[in-house]
Amino acid sequence: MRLTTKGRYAVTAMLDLAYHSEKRPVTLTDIAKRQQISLSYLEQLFARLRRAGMVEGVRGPGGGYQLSRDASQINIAEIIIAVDETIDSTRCGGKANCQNNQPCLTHDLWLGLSEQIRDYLASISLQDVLQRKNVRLIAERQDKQASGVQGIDMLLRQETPI
Amino acid sequence: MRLTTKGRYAVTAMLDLAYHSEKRPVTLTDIAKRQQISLSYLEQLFARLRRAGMVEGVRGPGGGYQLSRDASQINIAEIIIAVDETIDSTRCGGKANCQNNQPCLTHDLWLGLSEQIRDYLASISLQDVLQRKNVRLIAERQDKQASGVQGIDMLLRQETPI
DNA sequence: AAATAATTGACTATTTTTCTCGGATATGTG
DNA sequence: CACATATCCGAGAAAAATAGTCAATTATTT
Repeated sequence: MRLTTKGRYAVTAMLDLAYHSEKRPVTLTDIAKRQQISLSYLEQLFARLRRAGMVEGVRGPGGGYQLSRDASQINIAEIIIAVDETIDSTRCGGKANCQNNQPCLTHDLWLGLSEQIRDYLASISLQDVLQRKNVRLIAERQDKQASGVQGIDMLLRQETPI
Repeated sequence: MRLTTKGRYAVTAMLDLAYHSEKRPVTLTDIAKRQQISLSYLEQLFARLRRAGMVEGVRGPGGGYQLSRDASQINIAEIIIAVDETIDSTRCGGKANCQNNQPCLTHDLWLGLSEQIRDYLASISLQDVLQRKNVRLIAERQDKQASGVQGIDMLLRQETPI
C-alpha cells in the first residue's frame, strides 16, 4: 500500500468536511486554514475526490464542498484510493509480472498485505472516526485556533520572512 | 507504514538468503543476480540488516552472508524496520505532535493502522514464506535463470549500451 | 602475494510528492 | 449588470525521498 501524506491529507480534509458540513458547504479555504494544508494542493485532491463521486462542489459565494453521501457510507480506503490511485503493496500492481514478466519471490506476500490493509481501512467509515472522543476534541480545538484564538504553538511556528 | 521498494528489496534478499544459505554463506553478488537488485544497493541494505543482528558477514573467498538466527525466528516486520527505520503510519512517528505540537485529526487512525500492519507482518516468518509452494517454484526458476539458462524475457530485457 | 568479498562513506541521479501560479468558469448578491 | 466568491483546470517548479553509483579500505582464504 502507498500511504503517503497525500492520502493522509485527503482523509484529514474529508474528516474536516464531514465534521463541518452538516448545514452548508465548506470552502477549501477554511479547510486549508484549519488543517494547515495548502489551498492549491487541496484543490487537486478534491478534484479527484469529486471525480470519484465522494464530494460535490458548489460554486459561487456561499459555495464550497459537501459530502455526496452520508459520512457512514464513506470509508477510509476509498478516500486513499481516490487520491493515490492504488492501495497496492505489490510492485506490479497485482499483475504478477514483477520480474521479467513473471512474479517475483515476494509477490504473494505483498498481495496478502495489500488485502489486509485494504480490509482494515475499508472497515472504517468517516463517521466511525468522527464518533471518537479524541477526534471531536481535536476538531473543536482546531475551530478555535482557526478563528483567531491562536495558541502559543501557532505563534511560535510563524517563521520570520527574510 | 512506509512500504517502499527498499523494504521490499530487503525482504526479497533475505528470502533469497534463507533459501540458499543452508550450507555456505551467500554472496551479495549472487543475490544481486538472482533478484536483480544492484549490488551496491544490497550492500547498503545488508549493512543495516547486520547492525540489526539479523545476518552475519563472512569476509574473504567463500564468504558472504548468512542468517544469524533460524529462518523461523525472523519475521517480515523486523526486516522492514531494520532498513526503513520505521513502520509507522503516523506523520509524527507516534509522537502525537503532528499539528503545532498537538495531535492532528487523524493521528489515532494512523496509529491503529500501523499496529494492524505491524502485527500482520510480524506474524509471518521467513520460513513461513519459504514454505509456500509458489515461492519455492519461483526460487527454483530464478536459480536456473541466474546460472545461465536465460529465458527469452531475460534476453529481451538487456539493453544495448550506447 | 593474489583474489575474493565484506565494509564504509560520500556523492549523484531519478522519481515522487508537494506546492505554486495563472487563468477560466459558474453563481449568488447588491 | 457588475462584482465578489469559490470551484475548476493544467502546466510547471520546488522540495523531499528514494534509489543507485563510485572509490577506497579491510579482512580472509588459497
